[in-house]
Amino acid sequence: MASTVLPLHPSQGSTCGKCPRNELCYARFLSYAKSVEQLDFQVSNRILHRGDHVFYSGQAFSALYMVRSGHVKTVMVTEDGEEQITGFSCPGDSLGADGLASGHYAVDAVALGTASICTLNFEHLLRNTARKEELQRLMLSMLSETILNNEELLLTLGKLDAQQRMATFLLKQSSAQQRNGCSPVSFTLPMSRADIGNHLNLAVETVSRLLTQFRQRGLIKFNRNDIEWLDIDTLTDLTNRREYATAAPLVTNNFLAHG
Amino acid sequence: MASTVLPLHPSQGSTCGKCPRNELCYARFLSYAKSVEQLDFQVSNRILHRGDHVFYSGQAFSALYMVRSGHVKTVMVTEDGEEQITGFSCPGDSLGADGLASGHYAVDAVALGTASICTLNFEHLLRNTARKEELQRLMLSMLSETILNNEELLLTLGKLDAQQRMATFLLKQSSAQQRNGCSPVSFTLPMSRADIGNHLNLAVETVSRLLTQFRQRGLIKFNRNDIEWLDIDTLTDLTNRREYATAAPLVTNNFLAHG
DNA sequence: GGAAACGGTTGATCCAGGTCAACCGGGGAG
DNA sequence: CTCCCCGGTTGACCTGGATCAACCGTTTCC
Repeated sequence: MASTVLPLHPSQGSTCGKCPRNELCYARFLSYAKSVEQLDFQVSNRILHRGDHVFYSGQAFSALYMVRSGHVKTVMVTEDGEEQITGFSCPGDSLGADGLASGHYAVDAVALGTASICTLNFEHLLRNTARKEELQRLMLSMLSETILNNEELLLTLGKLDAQQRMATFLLKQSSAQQRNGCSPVSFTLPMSRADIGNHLNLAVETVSRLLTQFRQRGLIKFNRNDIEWLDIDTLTDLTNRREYATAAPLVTNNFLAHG
Repeated sequence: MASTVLPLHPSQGSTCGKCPRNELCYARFLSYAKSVEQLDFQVSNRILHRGDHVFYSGQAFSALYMVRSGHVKTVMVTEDGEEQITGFSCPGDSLGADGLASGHYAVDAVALGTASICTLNFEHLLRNTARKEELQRLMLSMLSETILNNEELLLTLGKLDAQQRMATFLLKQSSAQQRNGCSPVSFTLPMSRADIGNHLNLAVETVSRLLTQFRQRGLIKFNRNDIEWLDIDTLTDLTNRREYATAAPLVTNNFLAHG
């Protein structure tokens, strides 16, 4: 569990103003502030590697976290040790809000690979006097986004079948990449098939079959976890519940018949 | 859509100090404030009836809401009109936080029966100067609770089978009743079988069968939606993943054989 | 009062996706 | 270099719960 604290200048605020990723981190919140500088507050940063924990389930709440680079999964665990991945976080996403009310984090947050994580000490945030209202709105907005994400996931898991979930997932990864300034049709999936399956409530085998199916249909190209191309339009069609099965050549069944 | 605004005394804060349910509303947040009076702020109240909306999906965000009495369901809708109930709210629960980040509510909030709903104007909340920090913590805590609830629901839906979900749901309703000062073993389910099924990702028929099964096993007594008795201990056992099928007489299959 | 609509229950059947099993290829350790 | 392990893929089979269908009691509305 490697941890590095970047040099800070407490009296001058944090290093956020100079962070090369600050637009990613704050882009969605800038409507609440005139400039990034107004949001400066004490922040420390550390580098994690694959499997390292940002925080543990049950650990005392002390800070909110932002992903500066890399990817993180949040995992909730049942009494008997069964794991459920409640979300994947990418640069600009916040972590840890679920621990605020109870005083203890409710999930494990685990790095999927090398990741840079910013720690926002919660008491510092609350006591920050400059631009207090902007900060307040920022925090509320961060939590609100988390709520929205979870509700959308509930909708996805509740109303979509395996194929639709997989298409939805790929598109979500794609737009996350795009938001971070990368290509939306060429990127690397940071998580394993098992993680995807766990997150989408599907067996690993189903995930694998669907990816293969999508490839055979020409909707994606990939090698291992490297997505090389992705037919966003058709995948978007797939995420909508069918019924109009005539309109698009979905060929739900026996699509392999004349492969 | 009946709506009543209770008399307010803006200059003196709201009516919360005199609200007979304020303990329910704030009990979980009192660690953040010395007394309920410190949390007073402008609040209006209205009475809704079965099917009335607290707010609509897509409607511009302007306020957070608290359930003073009655019950509310939050429903997210897919593009093609499919509905997913993301949660049920009872007295003391907050509503509307998912609209804060985007500026538009993401779900429909619909009264399950007659309900009294308090409206907390968001800009008023932010501009409230007395006890600003307590209010800030209160709001963050409210949002954090919502996040936690959704994550627990994701775990329930992702890792538990139909029977376990149903047991979990009944216990959750039971403890919600208890929290509101009512009997945890004798209460009325405010929602239909269809709503329960939608919420738990189960067919109505499955919900009905499981309730009947529980009754036949002597775990609950009910008539229509009136729960008259509920074996909390055994139901709690049921919520845990089995495997130790020998320890408890779960009799998962053919339990009807010698009924 | 009758009928129609609605919520709930129960039985019979079906299927999407889980489970089990075999296999494959790459990468790390010795 | 070889071996082993792990993540991924593919095939065959199985099952939990959905779907379809019939029916019943209540409520609501002519």
